[in-house]
Amino acid sequence: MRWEDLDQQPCSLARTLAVVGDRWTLLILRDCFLGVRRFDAFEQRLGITRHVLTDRLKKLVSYGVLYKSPYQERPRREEYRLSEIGLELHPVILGLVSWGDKHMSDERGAPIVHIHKSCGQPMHPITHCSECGEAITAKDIKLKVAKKWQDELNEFLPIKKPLLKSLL
Amino acid sequence: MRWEDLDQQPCSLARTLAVVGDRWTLLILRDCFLGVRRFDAFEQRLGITRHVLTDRLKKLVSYGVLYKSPYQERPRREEYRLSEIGLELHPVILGLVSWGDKHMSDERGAPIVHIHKSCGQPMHPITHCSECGEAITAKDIKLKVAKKWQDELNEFLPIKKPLLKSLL
DNA sequence: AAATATAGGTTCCTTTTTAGAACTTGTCAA
DNA sequence: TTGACAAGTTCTAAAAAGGAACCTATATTT
Repeated sequence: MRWEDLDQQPCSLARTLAVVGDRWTLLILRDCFLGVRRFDAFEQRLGITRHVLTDRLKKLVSYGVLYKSPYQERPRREEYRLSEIGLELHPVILGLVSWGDKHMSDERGAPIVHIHKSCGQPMHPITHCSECGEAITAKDIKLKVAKKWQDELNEFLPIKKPLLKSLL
Repeated sequence: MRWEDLDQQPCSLARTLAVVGDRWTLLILRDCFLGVRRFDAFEQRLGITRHVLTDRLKKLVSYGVLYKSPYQERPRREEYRLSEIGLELHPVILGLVSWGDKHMSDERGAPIVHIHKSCGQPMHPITHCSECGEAITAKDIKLKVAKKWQDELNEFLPIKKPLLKSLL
């Protein structure tokens, strides 16, 4: 499978990875959520090569995750900002950070604390069901192939019966 | 910044990316959550080269995300299964899938539907605050640098005052 | 007994990506 | 006139990934 084919796969995860599926892209997005907006700021903070930074920013803009906003004319300068679509990646970033806080940090714990403005507490994210509001884990979910996708999925990514049952 | 340095960065996101920060690793984990366990099954479903698959499985085992479990002696064969730590990546996978369902799919919608076993409904994940239980978005969170990390963060990844305020 | 199949790799060589440094462009300030 | 700044582009070298063939231990088929 090639990079270019990823966003055509019959799988939403693969298609999302076509946009954010490399480490630089996710680190760029982390910085976006920290308020970083300018080419040279990304470059200095990340230690990324200009070549790759240009490429990733272009890709993020082309998928509508970031948009360019002029902050100066003559010479024209533009900064990169999170769109609404980009802001919706926040749960993903938060999930990755939270996992790292728990499983990858040393005795000092989380480097950055997330404060929930409305309750004022340091929080970590909990995933809930959109329908009943209950908190969920992997074991509370079963999967079903959507009818409209059945043929395509069976051809390219067949999924056996037991599905998530086999995790338990 | 090198791959090898990532898991030493003063940032939980960077450290998590040291484990899952490339597209193949996340696709392997997707298949794990679908119940795939064996080397050749991963290979066939993903179209990944054996070389890379070997490398990624080794890395996931070394970080404790997967563990090897013998399913046959003579010849000894082992399968790869999600550990408790690996299962805790479910919110991340679910977040990526949900974003793709919403922003990357065609008119047919989501290829795979997630059913919440206890309420029986097709669901998508909502991120809630662990402390007060309210649903949150990017704009409901502000960030604070943990005291113990202040010096290290200021040296390597200085964070300006406005933080998330600037997203709004 | 010999040939073939299977699972899970490893080796070798080629192509693609990334790193690292230097160069470019338009404008302003000293 | 020279230098600085932001946001790139271009060049070469190094690292990673792709692709195909080979390896090992055992079981099955001919």
